[in-house]
Amino acid sequence: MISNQIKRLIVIAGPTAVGKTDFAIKLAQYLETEIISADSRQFYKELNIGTAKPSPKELSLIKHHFIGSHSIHDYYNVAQFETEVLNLLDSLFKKYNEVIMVGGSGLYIDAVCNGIDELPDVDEELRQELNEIYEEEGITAIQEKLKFLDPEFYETIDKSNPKRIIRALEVCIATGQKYSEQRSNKNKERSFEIIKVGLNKDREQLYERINLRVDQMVSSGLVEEATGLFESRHLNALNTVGYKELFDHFLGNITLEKAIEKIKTNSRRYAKRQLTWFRKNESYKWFNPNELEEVIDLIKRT
RNA sequence: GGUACCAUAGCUCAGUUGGUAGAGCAACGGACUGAAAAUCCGUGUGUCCCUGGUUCAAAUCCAGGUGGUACCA
Repeated sequence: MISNQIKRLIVIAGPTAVGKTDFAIKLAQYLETEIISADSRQFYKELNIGTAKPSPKELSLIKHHFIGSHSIHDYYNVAQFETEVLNLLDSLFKKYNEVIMVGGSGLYIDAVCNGIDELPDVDEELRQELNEIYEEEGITAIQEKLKFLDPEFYETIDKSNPKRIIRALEVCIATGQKYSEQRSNKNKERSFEIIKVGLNKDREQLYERINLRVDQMVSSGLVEEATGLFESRHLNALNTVGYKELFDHFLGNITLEKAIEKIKTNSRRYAKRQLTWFRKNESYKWFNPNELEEVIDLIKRT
């Protein structure tokens, strides 16, 4: 009976600190289902306070996936996430008609919803080589390389963004083909339907919540957590708001007070970037986090 | 109560011999397919405290008021 029904993925997205975790748990309780986290920092088992992971109590209420599922020492990327989530959904949809995916990492959500092109993973050595060229010879050096290897892509790319340029170069060099020719610009077919819910609040209220939450993180021991991770600060997983500012303080560059202030500022900016990402996607229906009933209505009607 | 100094963007402040204003931070808008809490691009948002005066023209000079700070009583 259950297996004949249409399967649906309910995506809950929105800026940091808007109240996604709590909302998703309530919705999961109503739908009697499980939650997949789409948060590129909550994957890491070593990061807890600074990533605002659901609490042990919250985790005991509803089964969560991709919370603390990986280590900061392991390489991880969006494509792996897409594969792992699709596999997981296969099994979850055998038990449930609806599954919830909640998170703030737009790229990761899109990879699950629309798919991502099959391109080679990063070759660490090649990336390092290109980074060295960038650091030693400047952005012009890598711009010129890309202009030569993939002029079409070079024309459309953000030319002052070194990470974009280096990624495109990696693909061109690793495959011997142009990056632009390997991108399909097509969404992959999914065997399930997707309902996208965006959560947002008044900007002023959101910022108050962000500021308050940072203070709470500090009282819960964020500084101590960061101290324990100081030796790992070079890892990509720790290029993260809440940690990098404290590392800067440990290095003696800024006061603790200043570091905390910067965590707040950087969190606000992160929230803004998240909103930019989600807003341009017209398939999101927007709600205030206190509108659980309205979202349930939407799910029933759709 | 008296004297001095100050009042310009959300904040801290610049502003020349009078020609309706600009820096840092904050903020705002955007881009983004294997680093994405990353990375990158763009944008001054103003009753120059108020009222009156001088002047072709006032943030700027003058008078008064209001608010603040310091010192003296």
